[in-house]
Amino acid sequence: MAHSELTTDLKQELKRQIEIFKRGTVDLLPEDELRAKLAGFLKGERGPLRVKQGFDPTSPDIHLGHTVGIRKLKQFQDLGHQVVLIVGDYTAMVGDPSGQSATRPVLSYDQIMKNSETYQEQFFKILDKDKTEVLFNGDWFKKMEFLDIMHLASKYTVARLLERDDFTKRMKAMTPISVHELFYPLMQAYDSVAMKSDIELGATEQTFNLLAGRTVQEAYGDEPQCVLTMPILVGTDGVKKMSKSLGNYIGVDEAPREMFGKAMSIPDEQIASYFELATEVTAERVEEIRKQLSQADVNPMLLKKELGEVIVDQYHPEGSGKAAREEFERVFSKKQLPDDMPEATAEDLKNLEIDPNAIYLVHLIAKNKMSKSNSEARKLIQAGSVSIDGDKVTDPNYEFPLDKEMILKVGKRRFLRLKV
RNA sequence: GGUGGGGUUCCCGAGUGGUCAAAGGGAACAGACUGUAAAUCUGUCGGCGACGCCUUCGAAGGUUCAAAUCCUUCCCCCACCA
Repeated sequence: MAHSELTTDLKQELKRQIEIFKRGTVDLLPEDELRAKLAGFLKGERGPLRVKQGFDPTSPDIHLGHTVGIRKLKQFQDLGHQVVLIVGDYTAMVGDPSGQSATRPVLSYDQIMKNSETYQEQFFKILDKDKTEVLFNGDWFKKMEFLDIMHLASKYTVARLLERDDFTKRMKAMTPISVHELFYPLMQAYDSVAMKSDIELGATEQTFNLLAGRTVQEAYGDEPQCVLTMPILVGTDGVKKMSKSLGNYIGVDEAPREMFGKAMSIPDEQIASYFELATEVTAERVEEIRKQLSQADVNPMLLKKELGEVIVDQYHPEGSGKAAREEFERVFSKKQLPDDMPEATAEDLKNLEIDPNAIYLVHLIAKNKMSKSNSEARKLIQAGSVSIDGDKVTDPNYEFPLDKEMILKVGKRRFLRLKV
């Protein structure tokens, strides 16, 4: 291959792109290889970079944790590179052991396919659909024969598989590791072979799997991919990685009100990190926010409200963020009523086997799903968290007729408008 | 295959015949406070129209006035040995 020199213009472009690639990431390895690939593209000696990221559709929704990588992919896309999403329909059935302290439950294929549909819809809230290649890794794994699998397995050693942290920890903790889990990194690595990856993105905990891709690509005679790792977004609990199963996530498909509320529930220390990883605000603005947060006279709440607004606006029509904020302030700060709430008419109550002339409050709450059980409803009443038209009710045996429109409030967030 | 250890309520984890709906921690929910669904403190935390009753401690049987605790069989996990 002839190695023509880059012109000054191209050198600048190379530098610019590498800078964008690296912004907000943890590691780019090996950087010189990526430079070489990118230089090849800029000189027209090869096509755009094939940028890979895989997602296992293990739950129906993607959340802000996923978007950290997707946002980075978008940047690649905007620079003219080819983004390739790998939907891990097969890998989902194995379950990624990364960061797991136990074997994941195995999902049914049907469930996985359903999930992958909603995944795709949600991806394209950020990525440009027309410029994105979507591949299912079942397409190649389905065709493999046992010997092919053995061939793949021979490219990697047990020692290397076991040396990864997750397995080491599980061995020490004496929690089981199934043989199929050892295959996970090999499968992910083989994806890179199958779709000819130039660079693969993943969270830092993915480093092992990403690097396995390099080894396996080389074993198959291909140029190894580069690896770009992203920081892990902490969940709304402020401690653990954001994940659906931990319930500490903000889903991209959630209603503005929920999104905003969840954003407000993150610990103050996570504000800057959320701005950096989960929003499009500039690096300069993130720096500014960091500074403001370190000042004693700045109320973190205001920045958090800004965060909530920005996040909501990213996934909903213009102005939704502002509306969600106003709603939040009305309901929580001023303790007023939300602008809309679920309703129940006398007819609805009858359908729930509640007599509108003698409503037993405990049943009203439980049957309208405002509590998990009658017992819980009873306890909430006794705890003083239930009110009707603003008047606290503490008698667990309270009964009343539906003679006018009234508003039931349970806790801070659950409302029900009762209509005659 | 052998030997030893283990499976407890959403999670982690105490409990070895009655005083156990089961310590403690976490999560969750609520209350107070607050400029926040942050933080902090407090309470609740199987179900039931409820000072009582019903269902839970891997599964199924059994012993006993009484079992998470004892016995039998089975299922699953871990370690070491092979």
